[in-house]
Amino acid sequence: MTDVAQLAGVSHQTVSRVINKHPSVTATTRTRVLAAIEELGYRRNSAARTLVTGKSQTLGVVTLNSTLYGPASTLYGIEQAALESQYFVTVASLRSTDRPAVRQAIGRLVDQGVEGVVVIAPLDSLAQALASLPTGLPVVAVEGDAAADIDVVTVDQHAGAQAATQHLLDLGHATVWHVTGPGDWLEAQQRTTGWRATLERAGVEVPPPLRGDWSARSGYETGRVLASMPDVTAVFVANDSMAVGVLRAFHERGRDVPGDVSVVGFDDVPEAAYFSPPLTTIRQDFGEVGRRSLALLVDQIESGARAAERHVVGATLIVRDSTQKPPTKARRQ
Amino acid sequence: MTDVAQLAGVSHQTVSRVINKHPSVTATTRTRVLAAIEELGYRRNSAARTLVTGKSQTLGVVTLNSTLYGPASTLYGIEQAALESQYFVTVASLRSTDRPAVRQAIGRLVDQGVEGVVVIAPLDSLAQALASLPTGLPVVAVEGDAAADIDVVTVDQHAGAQAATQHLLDLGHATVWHVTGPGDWLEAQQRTTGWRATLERAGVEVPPPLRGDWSARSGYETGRVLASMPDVTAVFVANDSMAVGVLRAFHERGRDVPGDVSVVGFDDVPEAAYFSPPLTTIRQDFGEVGRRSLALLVDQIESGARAAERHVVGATLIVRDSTQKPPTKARRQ
DNA sequence: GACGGCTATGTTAACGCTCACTCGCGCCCA
DNA sequence: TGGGCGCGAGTGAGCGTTAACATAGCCGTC
Repeated sequence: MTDVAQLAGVSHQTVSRVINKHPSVTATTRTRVLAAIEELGYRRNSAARTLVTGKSQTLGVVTLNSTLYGPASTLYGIEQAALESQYFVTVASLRSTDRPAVRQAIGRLVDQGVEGVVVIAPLDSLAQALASLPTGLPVVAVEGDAAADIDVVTVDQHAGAQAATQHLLDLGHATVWHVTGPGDWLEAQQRTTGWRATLERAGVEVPPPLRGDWSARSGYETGRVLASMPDVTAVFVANDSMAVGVLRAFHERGRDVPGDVSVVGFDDVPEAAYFSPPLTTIRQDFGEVGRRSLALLVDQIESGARAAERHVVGATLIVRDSTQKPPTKARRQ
Repeated sequence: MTDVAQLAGVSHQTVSRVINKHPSVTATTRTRVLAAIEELGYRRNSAARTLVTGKSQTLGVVTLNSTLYGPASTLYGIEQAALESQYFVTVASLRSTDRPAVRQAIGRLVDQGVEGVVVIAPLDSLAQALASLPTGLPVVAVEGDAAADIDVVTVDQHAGAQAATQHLLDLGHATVWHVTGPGDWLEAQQRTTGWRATLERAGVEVPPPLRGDWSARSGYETGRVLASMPDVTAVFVANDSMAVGVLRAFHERGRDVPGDVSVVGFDDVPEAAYFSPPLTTIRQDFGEVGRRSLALLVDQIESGARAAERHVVGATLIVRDSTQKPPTKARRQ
């Protein structure tokens, strides 16, 4: 920077003013400085800038497993939005899901100087961990629990599960079975409660939910159990990956979907429309989740205060071929 | 830090020594300093540290679309490895795929102070862009072109494609059709050349490849074309997502897989074992790709020199139910 | 024509940390 | 017993930038 100043014949402060687009610089000096910058290939040192301003222009994202469709898509949405807002994004994956792990991950990010953190915290344990976070650090939780005084952006899992279940009931199914996600995932819990509430409101028997772990394998295993039960005509599976496994299990057992059994998934992964059969599912707008999270975080950073609001992004039922009326022999069984 | 020094009754330099685990500190003073740090909740300012050391402990990852299975998994692998190597990872997604976009993304990362960059650059255009990068910046390309003097970590696409094609030939298929990925993706190109080379070496007719874009939709569309051609008995699809679409198209047209047509995918996504039918595919170890990339990058940073080596990670054929001998009527047609 | 106020630029002092020295003390060996 | 050596600890400088203040020149106004 001193070199640039010398070459342009001005003081380093004038160079700084040019870089920061300060208005009080003559057009001629500005061009002179810019030319010098260009000639020397000068790039401002962000560490020094951060040191003196206290602003790192960096946000942190804590995520559990960025390989899953949901977190990956959310991360992508956040990153896209951050780019527009002139922020950098540094990611910190969690090794384990307990409280100290989250604190440590956030601690790492804070040490590195992030101005705020988005925590993709779909586990109830993580939601609790957020409650005990140092105040003053801007934080937004994605799919977290609203208990803490923290901004939360979440998809309307309950409504999604309800739409899925109601869709099956409306088709005439006596009841709807359910394959859940891992018990400590909030999304899994909410989808399950949405499913249960819908059944109860319809005055229909609530079958015991079968537990999966989001993987296609677990869907397959629970699907085999369901396939062996002849009175199962409708299944709401808590995500599309498990639904793949469920479809497979039914197919192997010769139970036709949707002829014998209807299946609804959750997520609407890009492949869902091409499963066999094309999967009726609930679409989540992860890009919107990412954008909203980032907008909230930037608001917090700029205003210095947490709003502690809950922002809900809608979930939409996408009807495809995996659902239809129950087989006649099964109706009003 | 001054406060900590005061509280512990030492100089700021001694505090610095404690933090950096310098050996020349008495156990008693160390504990005193640590107690003071604890009491004041002191955290070292990384910007100041970066300013004076010139090391930011941060690496950049440039990626095209972190939603796709491959890039997402690679990113995850890199992040996991970075955690162990005590580095932070900041990501920069590309908006477009042209040269200036890459330069800009890398420029952003450099401005922010990254010590090195991993570019997940599966496009030939990006590979070229890397060639014109400022030397001195440690760079590793994932799935890039080895033309530039840059370290490259890549999956053995050619061998994978060959294994897939040969597997189908070995089963007795007269030839193997191919659904490729986008023409500007190196992986797509390499899989296509691997496929073609295998057919040619076998002295078998090489059908025109059909172009997809990695999406299940495009697989479905090309699948419909293939399904209408009765002499197609074997298809090598360049990724699993498209394979889903292809399977769907065959199913709709009543062409049984694997009875009438065998299909091989590429990637081995976690769901592949549960498609209908379970998909024979080529497994890529993206975690290994991420780890290797990071190790190479760290080496460059520490040694200060590019090795310009090409590291190839293997690809493994996973045989499942989507492939079998061709229907008898089709053999030696 | 003097003075207030505005504009363009320069000067100085941090920001929080590490590095290169310096210093004092105890210990070993000649 | 003295000189040197090594170890624990302190002092001062400087990393590159911006903020705050200082300065000089210019314009307009009464």
